[in-house]
Amino acid sequence: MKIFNTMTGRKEDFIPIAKDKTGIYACGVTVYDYCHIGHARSAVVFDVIKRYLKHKGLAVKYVRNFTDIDDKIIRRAHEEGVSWDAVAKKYIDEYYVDMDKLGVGRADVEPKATDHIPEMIGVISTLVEKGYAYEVAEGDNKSVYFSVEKFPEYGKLSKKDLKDLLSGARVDVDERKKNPMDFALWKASKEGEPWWESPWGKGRPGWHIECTAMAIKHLGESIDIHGGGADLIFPHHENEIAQSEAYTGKFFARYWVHNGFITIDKEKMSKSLGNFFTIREILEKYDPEVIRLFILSSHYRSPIEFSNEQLRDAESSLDRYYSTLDRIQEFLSHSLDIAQAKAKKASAQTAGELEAALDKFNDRFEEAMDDDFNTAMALGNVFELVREINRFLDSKPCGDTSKLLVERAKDTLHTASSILNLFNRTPEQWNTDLLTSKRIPLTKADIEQKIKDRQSARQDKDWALADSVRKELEEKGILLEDKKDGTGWKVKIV
RNA sequence: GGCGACGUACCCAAGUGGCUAAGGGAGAGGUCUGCAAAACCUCGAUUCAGCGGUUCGAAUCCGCUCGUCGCCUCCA
Repeated sequence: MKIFNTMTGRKEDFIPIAKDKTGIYACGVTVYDYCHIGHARSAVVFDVIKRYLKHKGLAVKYVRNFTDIDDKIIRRAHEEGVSWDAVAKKYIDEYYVDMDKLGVGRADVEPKATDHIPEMIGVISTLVEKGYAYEVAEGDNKSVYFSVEKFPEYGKLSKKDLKDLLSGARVDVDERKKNPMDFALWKASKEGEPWWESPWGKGRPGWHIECTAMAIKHLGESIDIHGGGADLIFPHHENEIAQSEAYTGKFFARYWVHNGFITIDKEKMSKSLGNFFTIREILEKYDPEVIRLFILSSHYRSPIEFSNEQLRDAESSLDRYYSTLDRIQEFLSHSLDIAQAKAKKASAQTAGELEAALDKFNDRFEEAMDDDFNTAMALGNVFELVREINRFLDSKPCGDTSKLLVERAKDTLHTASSILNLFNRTPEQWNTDLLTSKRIPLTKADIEQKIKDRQSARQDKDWALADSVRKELEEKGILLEDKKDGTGWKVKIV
């Protein structure tokens, strides 16, 4: 299995530190607002990575943190007139609401920064003792900064040179720092801010130190995979490396994995540009699975352009998948009727082709996923198999051998689905859920009643009446499908 | 200014040295159907931003040009 490592800029063979098990640390979110689709991408990508590694037989310990103390949280609390921890709690709860819908599983450990203050203080104290960090008095309290010049490898992840950073620096020169690139490990408390007791008086942790303390506590001093959005490469991950490796004297993470951005009109979606969509805004119009498929339809490192067209494409793909699943179920649930069995045998050719496709599928799926988690390719394979299955079902198959073959196809799809955590509903659920997400003013019972009405019209050969029912439903977004033993319905994808 | 990424059909998107350049959506034609829908079949890039070079062979490697974007400040 190969993973692209930001540190080396290359795909590398994945070899975990310990045999048969692996640890992943992914930087989560700062909880001061609702999550946008960019947060969703990161969460979904690492969710799939975790699931795939488990599928490969590794015991995975996945750690994803919440940053629950930070300037933005404090500011938000002031704006809303509530306590900072109430803000954090609220948005952690909202995070779960969104992510649960998107099929993002819980991490094995979900540490919060404020639960690890003693650990952070421990790391910072050691860094001061070792001479990597220095204290600066601010009133009665002190701040602590990391001295980047003491860590010669500073810049190795983001490929930056300290000299270049300084010449191009847009940061305000801070008199208290020895070097403008030095960053805060511990911030002296200001009036009205939350604080904790420390060897430096009252204060609170800097942003980067929490990940060092929590990753080391929960995964050890050297970990296999550390990841997050590409915007964390600098300075966040660079700083984590500096402080962690200075602290332990060992390498911090073997593979650095970063997901690409979501763009709007080719521009990075970001809070400051205001060009972002929250997950729940999108969920007003689309089923959550649409978002998940949209994300996984591109390689995780590529930028994805966000648009309604893209979401509609993903929706159509899902509908295609569930339609096939429906055909599979229908085929399997019908007992074989003798007349049909006598009629003609399933084309041996299509059966052979489906069998061949199934034989190849698992290997091809894993090959794609083994190649730096290429979910776009893996999904391409899924839809190729879907077409093969449809072809086979079109050939009017019958007999136990056919059933076994279709059973096998169903199982094969199911295995792939569970790794991606997609396509897990029944076609019925998919369609009833679409009634809600598409805001169709009909219930399942309404539709079934209409189908009955139309059925009696059809029995009377009153085609005009039957067609008017079809038309009426279609105008509301419901398509009817006549099959040999009844009429089914589905939500029209426009 | 420094560093980096990307440019594949109408749209999205795989493919990074060699079998017919995956897959999805849209489109055209056909099969099926009371009419439909779904599904399937056929068609659709002699070509991978442009120009040079390396090679028996390149979308894939190298160079240049053009274009787009990102990081260098909080950011998934």
